[in-house]
Amino acid sequence: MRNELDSKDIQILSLLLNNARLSNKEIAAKIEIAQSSTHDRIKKLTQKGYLKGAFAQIDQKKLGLNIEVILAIKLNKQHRAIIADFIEKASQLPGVIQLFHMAGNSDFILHVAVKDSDELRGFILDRLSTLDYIQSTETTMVLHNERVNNIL
Amino acid sequence: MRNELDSKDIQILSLLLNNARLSNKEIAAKIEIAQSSTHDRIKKLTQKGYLKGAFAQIDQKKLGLNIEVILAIKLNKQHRAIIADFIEKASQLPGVIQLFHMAGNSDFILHVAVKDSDELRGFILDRLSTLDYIQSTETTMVLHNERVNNIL
DNA sequence: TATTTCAAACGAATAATTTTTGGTTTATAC
DNA sequence: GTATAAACCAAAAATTATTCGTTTGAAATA
Repeated sequence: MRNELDSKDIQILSLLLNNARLSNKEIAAKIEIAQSSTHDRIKKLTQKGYLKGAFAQIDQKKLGLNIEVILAIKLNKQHRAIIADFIEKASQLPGVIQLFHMAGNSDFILHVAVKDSDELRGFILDRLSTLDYIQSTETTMVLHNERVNNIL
Repeated sequence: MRNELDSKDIQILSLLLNNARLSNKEIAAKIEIAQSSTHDRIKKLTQKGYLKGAFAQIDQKKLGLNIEVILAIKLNKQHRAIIADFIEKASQLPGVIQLFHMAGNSDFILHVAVKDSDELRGFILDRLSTLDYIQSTETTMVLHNERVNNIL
C-alpha cells in the first residue's frame, strides 16, 4: 500500500480544505483522474485519518451574533485535572467557537461570539469567572476574522 | 417570503456547522421534515447567505505540521491602506490558518501551523518582519486546539 | 530481459442521492 | 371568507456515489 501522500492526494486535501462540499465528480474533474479513483483516494484519506471532518461556515452577524471576541484566560493552577476540567466546561459554554490551550502567558484562548454586550458580560462574569480556578481573563474585540487555510 | 429563521433552520445550520458533509437525506431524517423541504430550506439558507461555505478539517500532524502557534502582531501604523495590505499579504503566507484583525493591544492575531522551528523562524523573520510596518510580534505555542462551534 | 507482483487507475453497472415538478395544505393579510 | 404566498409531500427525472471486475504501470525478482 502507498504510504506517503502524492501530489494528487495533496490536491484533494487542498480542495476539500477550502470547499468541503465539493462532489467526488468535481474533484475528479479538477485533478484529472477517474471518479472511481478519486473516490478510492478520498476513502483512504478518510480511513487513514487525514480527513477528519468538515465544518460549515455560517454568517454570524446574520444570526445576531454581533460581537466576536478573543478571551485570554489565566488559571491559578495548571494541574492536569484542572486543565481537563476547563476544556470540558469551556467546550460547553454557549458562544465558544474555538478553544486553544496555550503554552505561554495565557493558559487558554477562547474565540467567542455573542449577541451583545450583556451576553458578553454574562459569559465572562456568570460562566467563566465562576470557575474557581480562573485567575484572570482579558477580552479583546475581533474586528474581522478570516479563515485562510493556507497550509497545503 | 419568510424572513426570520425558525427552529428547523437553526437545526439545519447547527447540524451543518458540525458536519458539513451531511446529506440532505440525513438532515431531513434528523429534523423530521421532508427531504424536499430540507432541500428548499438549505437552498434558501445558502441563497440568503446564512451558509457561506464549508471547510474540511485535516490532520495537521499527519501532514508534518508539528508546530502550531498564535502570533500577536503590532503594526506601527493603523492606516486603512496598511491594514488592507497586511491582510492581503498575511493571507498568502504559507502556514496561516486563520487571521484576526483585533481592536486592542495587538493589531492582528495569526493562527499558524509549520513543520518545525526552522520554518517558524523563517515565517517570522523572512516573511513577517520584512514587512516594514510591523512593530513587533509575539509568538505563543498552541498545545491543543479544539473547534467547538457552540454558537447555535 | 522477462516475469511476477501489487497498488492504483479505469470503466461500466448499480445504488443512492439530489433536484425538480406539481398538486395539496397551511398560514397570513386583507 | 377569500386571496395569496409559502410550506409541504410524494413521485419522477437527473445527477452523483459506490461497487467491482479488468487493465495499466511501476518496482522487484529471477
